[in-house]
Amino acid sequence: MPTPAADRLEELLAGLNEPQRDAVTHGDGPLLILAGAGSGKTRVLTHRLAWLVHSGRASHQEVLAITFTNKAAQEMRNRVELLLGRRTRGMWVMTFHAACARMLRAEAPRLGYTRQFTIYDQADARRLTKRCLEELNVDTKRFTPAAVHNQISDAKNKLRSADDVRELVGSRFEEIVGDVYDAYEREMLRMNAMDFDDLLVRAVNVLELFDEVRERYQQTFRYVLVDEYQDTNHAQYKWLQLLAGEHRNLAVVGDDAQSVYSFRGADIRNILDFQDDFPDAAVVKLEQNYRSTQTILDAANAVIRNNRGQIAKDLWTEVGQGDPIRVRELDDERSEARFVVGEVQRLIDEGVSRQEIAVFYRTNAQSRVIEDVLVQRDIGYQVVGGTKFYERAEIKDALAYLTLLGNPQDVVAFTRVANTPRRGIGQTSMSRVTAFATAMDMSVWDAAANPAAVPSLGAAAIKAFSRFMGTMEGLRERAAQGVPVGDLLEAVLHETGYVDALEAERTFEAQGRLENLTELVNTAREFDASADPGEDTLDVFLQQVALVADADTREDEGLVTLMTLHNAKGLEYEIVFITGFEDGVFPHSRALDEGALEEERRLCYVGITRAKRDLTLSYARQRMVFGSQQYGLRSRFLDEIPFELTDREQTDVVRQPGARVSWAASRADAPPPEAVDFRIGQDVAHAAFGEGVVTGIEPGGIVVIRFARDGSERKLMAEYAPITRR
DNA sequence: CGGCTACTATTTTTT
DNA sequence: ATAGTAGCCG
Repeated sequence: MPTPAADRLEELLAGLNEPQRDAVTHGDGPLLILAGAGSGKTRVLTHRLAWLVHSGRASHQEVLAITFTNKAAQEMRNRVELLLGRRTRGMWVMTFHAACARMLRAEAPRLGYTRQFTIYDQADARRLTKRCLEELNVDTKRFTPAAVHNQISDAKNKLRSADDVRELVGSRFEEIVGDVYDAYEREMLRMNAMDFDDLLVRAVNVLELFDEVRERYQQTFRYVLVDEYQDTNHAQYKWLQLLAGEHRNLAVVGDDAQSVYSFRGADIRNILDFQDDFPDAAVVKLEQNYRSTQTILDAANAVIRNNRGQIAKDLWTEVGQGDPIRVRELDDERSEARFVVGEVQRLIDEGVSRQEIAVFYRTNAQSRVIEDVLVQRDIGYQVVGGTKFYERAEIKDALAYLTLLGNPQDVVAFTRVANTPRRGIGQTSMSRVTAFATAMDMSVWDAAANPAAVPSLGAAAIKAFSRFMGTMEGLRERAAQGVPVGDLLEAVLHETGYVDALEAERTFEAQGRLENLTELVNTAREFDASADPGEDTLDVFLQQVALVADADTREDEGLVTLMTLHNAKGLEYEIVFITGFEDGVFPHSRALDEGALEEERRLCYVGITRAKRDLTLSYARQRMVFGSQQYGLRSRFLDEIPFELTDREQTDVVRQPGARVSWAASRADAPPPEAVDFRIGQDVAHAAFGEGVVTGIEPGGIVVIRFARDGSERKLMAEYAPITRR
């Protein structure tokens, strides 16, 4: 007679394939789950969580499940609750950053922070970097805050301190980075602020420095599960080692072939070397794909095979062969957009639902022309990504006001709001006050509250600061009394004149901003309703909101979805279009310069494997880039897809009857200057350099040709160079 | 101080 | 093309 518990365990395993089962029921010790695209990885993760609890190995508070996105965390939580049949409050299912922030809310005082520390997003961090650069009298044009901050961020992700950076200085730039890093760190501590990277670094610090803290968390989390392990950076890796290194109950899930975030510090070696870190690790490979047709999988497998140093995986499916992959060449990005949207329209007419269709592209800028055509044809669509809710200026302003009320040391928040809306506080006065605060080692708030004491501040500025701080003092009092966040926010927006200023604008845009603010007030009220009474609600709200990129995106049903390939990771659609398959666009020219071709190829793999049954790849011979016409070559990735998997009729050009006349004639204006026989856009072959395309013609019989082999652009004498037309 | 013009730098970005 | 910013002028 099976016990009810045994029944439930059996139920959990029902419908799982062999390797999935192995992963779910793995007992103690390290576990590496190599989950190919569409192999049911979320299923394995959630079932394993439930299995750990059901089998009595751990209570639900003793499991730590880590994801990269809030969305993934939320989905995992929901699915685990379904499996367990109850709420999972107290279960740590969250992002790296949220888990670290939560840890630090308790432990930050050990590092000299208060529990109310502010979390800076990238824009805030950049602004502070700029201030530090200016303080050090560095030319911010030659050394941009963005570039310097990227370096700092990079160092932090590798757990390298400012001193570490300074020890290895090889250029003026690196010297500046070291100096700014050092100043930046001091400023952050002084302002009681942490950026996204700090959350990870400081969490590692606290675990390394304090044995009792580390031991406590090690005992608390008896099992650690990590999703998307291929995207972890060194700090995250270290954090996991510290938490799980002792009991070694670390299960990681990932796919090295889908590592596409190295530019953000992700280190693919983490997953490749897992077995070196844990020689006794159990390894499970999930290769059966439940998403796509065999044709699509074959294409993906073929493309990724061109990368070196991958963990061998071969996706297969029981779904069947399916249709060939469609490959289309178009004249330019406009025809490409018209083609894609035309196909979308056709599919919709055939009864396909809009939400089953997605269009991917390499860069955000490519979406515009597609959107134009969708609007023209009145097809409902949504763009995923782009400007996030919490990155909008009005939202950041409102949150900066709240931040300043909770953390009067926060100079970044202060400078953001002091003159927003305009109240006659200019750059000069602002700097005088912040410099004075720094010099006197007092908070900006206190410095601004007594402007008369600030040297060389003009009478008008003194008055402006006094008025502003009068308002703020009143608000601060209410904040200190623990007024609900929603009410406080409402008061902030009205009493500071923010709403008035927007209303006075009387523009369509301002109207939208007001609506966004209303949305934010609603979010705050929802938070108030569910908050634990007695907690510092304002601080908790701000820290929580800082780690969420987007307001709950109610994914509108019935819309065609547009997004970058990066955003597509983890998603799936019946029908997928990937546009811009041109060398320079995809793979991106900058990636080519930096030798990051393999990562681009993984991105291609990600894109292809999103499609369930229908995949169309398109490229344009000519494209407007940064306002000027570029002539690209078909992406090398296209040629890595076996010919027989596609519907291409000829090796290179697919001609659609009537789709285009002659190349030169299709250019309405300004035909390229004639020289010998060559025309811009023409396919040519060179005896030594191989195949290429004419990208320019210069006086004196010189043709400019971009060659496929190495992507180089060369100027050649048309008359003498060994060039033939193709 | 604030508004205007001119110039420039443009990948991807879960947090 | 375009957005964001630096610098100049009222």
